[in-house]
Amino acid sequence: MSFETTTDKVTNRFRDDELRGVEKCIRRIVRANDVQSRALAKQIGLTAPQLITLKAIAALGEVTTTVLSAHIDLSAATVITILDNLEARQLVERYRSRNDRRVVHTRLTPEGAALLTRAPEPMGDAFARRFADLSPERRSQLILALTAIADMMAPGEGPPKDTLPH
Amino acid sequence: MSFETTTDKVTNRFRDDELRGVEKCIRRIVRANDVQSRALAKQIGLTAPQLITLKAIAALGEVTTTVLSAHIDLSAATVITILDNLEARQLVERYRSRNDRRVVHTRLTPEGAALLTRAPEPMGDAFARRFADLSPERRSQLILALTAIADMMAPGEGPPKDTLPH
DNA sequence: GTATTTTAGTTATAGTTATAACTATTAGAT
DNA sequence: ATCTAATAGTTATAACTATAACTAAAATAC
Repeated sequence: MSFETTTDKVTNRFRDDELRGVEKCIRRIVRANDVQSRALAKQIGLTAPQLITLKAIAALGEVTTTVLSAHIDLSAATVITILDNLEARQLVERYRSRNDRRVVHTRLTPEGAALLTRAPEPMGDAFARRFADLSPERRSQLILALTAIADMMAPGEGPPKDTLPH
Repeated sequence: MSFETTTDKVTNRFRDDELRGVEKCIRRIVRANDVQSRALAKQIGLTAPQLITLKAIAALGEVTTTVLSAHIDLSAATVITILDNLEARQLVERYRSRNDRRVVHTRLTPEGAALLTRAPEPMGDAFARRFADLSPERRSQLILALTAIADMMAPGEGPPKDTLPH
């Protein structure tokens, strides 16, 4: 039934092992992410996604839910859950646009801005330190590799697109 | 108050941008992972962690919960939730060890084994194809990079340890 | 040999997340 | 002008996950 040569089989097995290796790394990364987020929540009362959202709002200014969602790579529904939470703690404010009453803008409150000044890194200060200690070449190498993996896992949502209006 | 030179500031800003880039990749990866897992659940009725667990049991034979937990990088509590689910569907069986009645072994049922023969890749067949299409050099480059990131994010649980009994 | 500590597993709990279904509003077509 | 389609946001739902507290069993100390 199979017309594979021995070499094919060996090659396939290698590739399979490699795929298992990738899977394992991804699961370690996902879990580390989760654990770090919980540690962050204990430390400052915000989980990683919450902190990332707050930082994104600080960076983007008065921002709509959809734009925010695209920027931080969370579904709109998730962003709303997070914003509900942040608003309840008065770290952000929301209001409907007067031009288009479907859209909702979010902005930082003074409390939110103040919290950001004393917030640690979302991925953890330890990770940030380790990463900063790498050589510039190594850092960009890792970022390129991560980006390539992310692009392969979530195609289409990847880079800024090379087929934009020209 | 600050004794940073202009060059320091520029360097720090670069590093900060890089860190944001890493964060963004990680979030894209985590989300793609989640989305893929849900797609898998629709396709074969098992989420990615469930399928990975099943595959690990197939690979390891009769395996204890703790060993399984370490192998697939999920907390023991999570593994138990998954095993409860798989056992309820009769894909695996569990039984207590006779030697040590604390430990519980898990093994595949024929149904579980049968399901595995027609199961797709946990990370998605599309990803597996894209990855397999890369050059061998590129593949190992990416794996090395992912491993490095995982090690930085979850230190101590990393590689097999170079300080084992010699 | 009994008491303490360690180990394996389990349960309870609380939080994050995405999908799907829904509402409200605006833009577009005829 | 009205009817349809698209867009922004929201809500309901269901699943996964880790931590913490707990039980049971075995190993170790004295």
